[in-house]
Amino acid sequence: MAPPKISDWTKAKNGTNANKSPLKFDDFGIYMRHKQSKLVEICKDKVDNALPQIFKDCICYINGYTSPDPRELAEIISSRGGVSIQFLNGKTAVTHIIATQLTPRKMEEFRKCKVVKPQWVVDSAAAGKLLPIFDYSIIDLAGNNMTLKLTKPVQMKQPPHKAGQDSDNFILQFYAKSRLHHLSTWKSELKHHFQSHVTEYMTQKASSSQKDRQIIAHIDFDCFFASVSLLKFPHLAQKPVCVTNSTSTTGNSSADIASCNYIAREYGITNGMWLGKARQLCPDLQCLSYDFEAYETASKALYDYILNIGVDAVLPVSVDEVLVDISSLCYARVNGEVSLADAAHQVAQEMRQHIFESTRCTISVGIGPNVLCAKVALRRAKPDGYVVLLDSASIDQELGACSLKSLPRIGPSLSAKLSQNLNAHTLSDLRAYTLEQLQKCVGSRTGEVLFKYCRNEDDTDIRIIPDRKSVSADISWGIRFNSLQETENFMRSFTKEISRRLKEINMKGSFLTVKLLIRAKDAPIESAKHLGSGKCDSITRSTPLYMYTDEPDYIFSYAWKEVLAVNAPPEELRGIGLQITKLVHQDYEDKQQRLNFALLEEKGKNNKRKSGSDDCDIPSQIDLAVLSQLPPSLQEEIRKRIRLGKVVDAGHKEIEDSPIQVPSQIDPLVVAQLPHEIRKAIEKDIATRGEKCDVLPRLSQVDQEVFDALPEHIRQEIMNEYDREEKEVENEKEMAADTEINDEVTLSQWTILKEGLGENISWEIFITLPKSVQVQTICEHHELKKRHKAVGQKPGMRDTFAKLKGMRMNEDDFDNFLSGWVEARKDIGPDYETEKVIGKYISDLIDIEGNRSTAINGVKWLDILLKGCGNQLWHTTIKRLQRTVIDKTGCEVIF
DNA sequence: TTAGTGTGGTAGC
DNA sequence: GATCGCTACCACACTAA
Repeated sequence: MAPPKISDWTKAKNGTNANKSPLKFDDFGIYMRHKQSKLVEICKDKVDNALPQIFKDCICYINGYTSPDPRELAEIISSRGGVSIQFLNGKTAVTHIIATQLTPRKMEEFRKCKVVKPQWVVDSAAAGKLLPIFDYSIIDLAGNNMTLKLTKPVQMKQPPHKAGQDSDNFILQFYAKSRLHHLSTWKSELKHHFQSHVTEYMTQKASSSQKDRQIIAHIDFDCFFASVSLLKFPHLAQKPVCVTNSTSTTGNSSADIASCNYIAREYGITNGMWLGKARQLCPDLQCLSYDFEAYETASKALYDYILNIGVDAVLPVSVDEVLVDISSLCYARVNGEVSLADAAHQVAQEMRQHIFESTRCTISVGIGPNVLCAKVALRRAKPDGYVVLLDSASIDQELGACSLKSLPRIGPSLSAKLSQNLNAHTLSDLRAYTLEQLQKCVGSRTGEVLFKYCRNEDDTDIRIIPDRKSVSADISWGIRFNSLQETENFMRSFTKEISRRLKEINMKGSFLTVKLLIRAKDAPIESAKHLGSGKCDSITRSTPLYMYTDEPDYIFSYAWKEVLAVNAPPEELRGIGLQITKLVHQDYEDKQQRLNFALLEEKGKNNKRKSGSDDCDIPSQIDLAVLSQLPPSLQEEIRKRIRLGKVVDAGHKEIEDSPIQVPSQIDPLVVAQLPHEIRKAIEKDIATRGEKCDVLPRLSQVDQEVFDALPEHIRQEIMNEYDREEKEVENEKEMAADTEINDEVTLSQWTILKEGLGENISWEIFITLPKSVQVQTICEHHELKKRHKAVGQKPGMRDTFAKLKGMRMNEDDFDNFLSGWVEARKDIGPDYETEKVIGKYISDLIDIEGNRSTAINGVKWLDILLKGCGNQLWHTTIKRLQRTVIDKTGCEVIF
């Protein structure tokens, strides 16, 4: 970018000038623009052509107190062709900022500008040319500032105050400034980065890493954020300093302190403390902004170094903290004169020295035979030191004296429990207890860990970095919604965010957990922290997604359903979290693409699957692209069937342990609608697994009612597919399939059967019944179905109708009822009697049961069912029902 | 027992 | 002006069958 030219600037300003209008009393912005353009005019008047025009390309902003004073400086600048301004409006492109000193805040603000001392102006004028600014700069130019072009940093668009207003922007801004978000994502990224590295490394070094002679170093920057942020303000190094988001200079701020230097800590200030409280403890506290880029640079320096010295394993703990196996490094130095401890000392010193040289920040190092000891040693080493704990006597002593709170995995809750129940405060206190006693107090796993801690043992293996198991996003700041619509908007943006994160790491997930923070009954409406969550009740709900996905809309549909199901008033929401689990890599998913419901056709009914045998795994997903092209009703049908079929996660280890595989089948309609080539590919795929499988189902397996509901062109396509195949299958005992069981009951048949019987029989049980009983059951079902058809109702409709009147339905029942109603009367139109009952039911759901979601979803479902229906009566009915919901909920924009 | 689900705790600055 | 209270993972309690 070329530096701004004064001519451009004056042009722009003149443009503004041309629009000069009478000022309103309070229009400060316009006032400033007038004032500035006026200044330019004055500057032009002051040009002295007898003087060299050395400042002709300069726009200088004179900040605060200067010597010579601003007026005099302005005089020097303007007489030599430059422009000096005394106000910044955020849009002006200044080339130089003239200042004697800057507050930390301004320093940060002007980080990317040329900030020079007034003497530069004076000296340049005297020299008759612009002097290099190096000797006059008041910002450390050793960094990369010089490479950056100048202009005042563009003012960020102010983020919306709250999440409900402009969700996309809010989420973006929120995460850009959240330190905890950065910490977490850095950690994940580093882990991911080192995962591959470690694997590679470990195969090379397999022999050198015997656990019994392991030496672990725990390395950590001292007050990382504060140290790094301070690099740009060396004059503050001896003052109490903290890093915070807050821009307030006084008052009782509720901004968190991310990090503070050791001088500030002497006042009792700690990380996470609110700025207001910290100021009470130390009124002289200096605040610095976050500098995430600089943190990354320092972090990279640390990790680069670690990788280059030949360590045996690396486990990132955080952006500034790492566990390394330095066994080989140490043992290589041991000889007649150098003991193992000596070697460890040398390594620690070298590390500290090198990192300080490359980052100008200090690190501390703790060294021990395992992670526990290294951590304890590190705690002793801080700040700016190192401790080696390798002989058992000193380990015993150090560990014994350790407060429980300072040990890994023991936080406030656990230490309180140990203190209250066992009166234990240090590890030596804990040594008095048996394994059973500890387990009884804190649970079996934690009890075992503590028991080992007492004996200086720690199983943590830093060579193992497991695969990512979940991807989540949480926001519990700024969440203030005024309506369900705002909540929905936010959820849409939020699912986009989680989808983005999945895509970023090339993964898809098949299980969703939604977490809602709802203001606790006894919490005030407004939390003590500005826009914070305050005290909340947390509610989590989870649901399978029935396929591996990273699609925002698809995830949204399930997430939103869960949110509605919680039925919390939008105004009471204080936090929202989404988590996707059961992940697979996209690469894996690609191989398994397309077709997919768990089509694990079990050959022997009671055959347990051989543990660990993959050869009969058939992918359990369906391509979203295919699914999304189907009519909504069919999509829903498919999802319901998958739900019934209990999709088995083919990529997941659990499958190996699962004792019973739920038998299910490819949904015939879905298969039939797949493009020919894909179906062929699937057939081939299945064939290579040694299974006999007709991918195109027998026509008899196709649910005729669903088929009839399909649009004409899709039906035609399906029929073409059948034509293309051998036609004998088509005619093979169509009727027989209805009355007898040839092989096994398919899931499609089962779905209908179950619905017809209206009973709670599980597939697993049914399949174990003697064949004769199965046949009898199915025959009974068909009888039942015929009778119901005679009265023009779907099986189960009467019962459901009775339930509807008696308010005893769940959401699925209600949806099924609506489906049945539509199916029975799609062409002739709705009967008013039923509409009345439904209207009453909806009203009562909302009024009496407070269950908005079932009511809303029901009407939405009805709308979906009748998409494309030509009968106007139905649409009037939908409108009436929608109006009922709107009136009852008070939300105008639900539909 | 076992599996599934919801909740809570911990770590980093 | 405010303010950006995240994220991954583990362990445990509870429930249903």
